Amino acid sequence: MADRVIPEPQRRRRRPTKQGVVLSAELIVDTAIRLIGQHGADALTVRRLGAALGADPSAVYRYFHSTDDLLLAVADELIGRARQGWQPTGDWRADLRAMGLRIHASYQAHPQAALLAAHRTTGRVHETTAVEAILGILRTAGFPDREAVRLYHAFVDQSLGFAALDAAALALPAAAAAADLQVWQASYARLDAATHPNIAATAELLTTDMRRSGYPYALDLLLDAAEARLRASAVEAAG
Amino acid sequence: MADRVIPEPQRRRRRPTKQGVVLSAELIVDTAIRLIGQHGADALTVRRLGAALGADPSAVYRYFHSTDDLLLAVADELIGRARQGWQPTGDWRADLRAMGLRIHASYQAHPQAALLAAHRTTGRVHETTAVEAILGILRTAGFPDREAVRLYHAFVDQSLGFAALDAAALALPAAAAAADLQVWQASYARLDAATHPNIAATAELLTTDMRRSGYPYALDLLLDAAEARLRASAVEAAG
DNA sequence: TTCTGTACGTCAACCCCGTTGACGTAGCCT
DNA sequence: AGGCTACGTCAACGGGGTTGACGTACAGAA
Repeated sequence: MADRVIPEPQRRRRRPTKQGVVLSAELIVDTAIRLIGQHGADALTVRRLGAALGADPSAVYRYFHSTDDLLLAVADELIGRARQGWQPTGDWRADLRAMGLRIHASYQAHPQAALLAAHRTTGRVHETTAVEAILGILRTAGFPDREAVRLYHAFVDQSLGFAALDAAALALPAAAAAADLQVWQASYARLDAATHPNIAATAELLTTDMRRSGYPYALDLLLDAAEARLRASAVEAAG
Repeated sequence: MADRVIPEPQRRRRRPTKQGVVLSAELIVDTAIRLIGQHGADALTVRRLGAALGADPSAVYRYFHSTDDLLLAVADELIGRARQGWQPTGDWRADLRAMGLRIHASYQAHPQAALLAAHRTTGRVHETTAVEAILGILRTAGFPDREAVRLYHAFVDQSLGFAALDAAALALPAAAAAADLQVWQASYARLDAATHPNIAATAELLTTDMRRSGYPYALDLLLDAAEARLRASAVEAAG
């Protein structure tokens, strides 16, 4: 079959559905995010999306090639929301840190969507803009291109990896989440000091620490290491 | 319906299938892992599993409550395989690095299962053993308890986060995976230098670097930062 | 203003999936 | 030898993504 999809900017005819809704790619993405947020990740099916939109399910295929295509659009939208209102300060470390925390926070706001979207490369507007910004921060800071690219890669994947992991915890059904917490308090806190001395010695610290996200600390470690490498390469260049 | 599943140790009757195969939970798990490994992530469906076993698909439900139940069994089996043969050297940094790479590698070998397993806290033998080992490495190295716990948390979540992220990429349907690669080569490589100068300047480095996992580099950064903090706290303690 | 081409919403159908109730046979225990 | 039942099989259900065909109502041309 020929391509059903017409690029958004070229659309001219806006024909309402039987139920009077005027569709658009934007409306479909927003509805998808809302659907996932309200009824969980499993709720995102083309048929349900159609029902939520007030349109025939197959109408979605006039705007997206497949559900995967739609997912990419959702992912890109989340990146875009993370960048809303962000301004660089010129301090590379502060800027990078702020951007990482923003990305993480944006995904935490939509855990179910994050689970599906965090690991995709979209190649769309919001993503490329973010990539350009991060690379700009690193190169302006003085990282050589090779190092800047490696750092960019580590920074982005670490942010998304933690985002997905933390999102998964948030997206768990209440019962399962309680069970997870229970594991730390019941199982780990009661391990025998003879067989598990290190866990026993740190049990209290562990149970409190595991309740929070490890991302901010991990991010600081990454920035620490990056700063050390930047200083080293500066010394080398000077000497 | 009453429970179809009878716990493995209580099984007595072993009735061969039409095709002469004698089923067992173990055989089903092994076949599932083989199926994933040989034919990709999509290959693991109950119907295909039945075909691969030489049995009716529904026979699987005599051994597992659901596909999720089966996948947990698969995940458990993988953890068991992954921990085989590891020995600490006494060099904390080398040990931590080796363990991280091992965890990552074992998940990459079975991406589909990794996706489901990476974010669950099981509290079972293999998991507690690993936690104990990592904490032991850090505390023996000289990290104070509070720092050791934070580092443990960051280390584990970084490993699992990258593992899940990289596994997700491998677990993608072939078409989606190809699309992801395409994005870097087609989309990013052709961005205008005027609007995206930093991407344009590093396009070649980017496309080659994004093909690999960012984990080893990110892990080294984390270890760098940890080592620096350890040295700082030693100096402080001495002075 | 009328005409015309076609964009796009709709419908129906296809094949895949996981899962389950019913059934009968073959294997174990007495 | 006989009976009980575990368990492999079958058929069916509901739901999924996707697509070919169709017609209508909209946009742009005259």
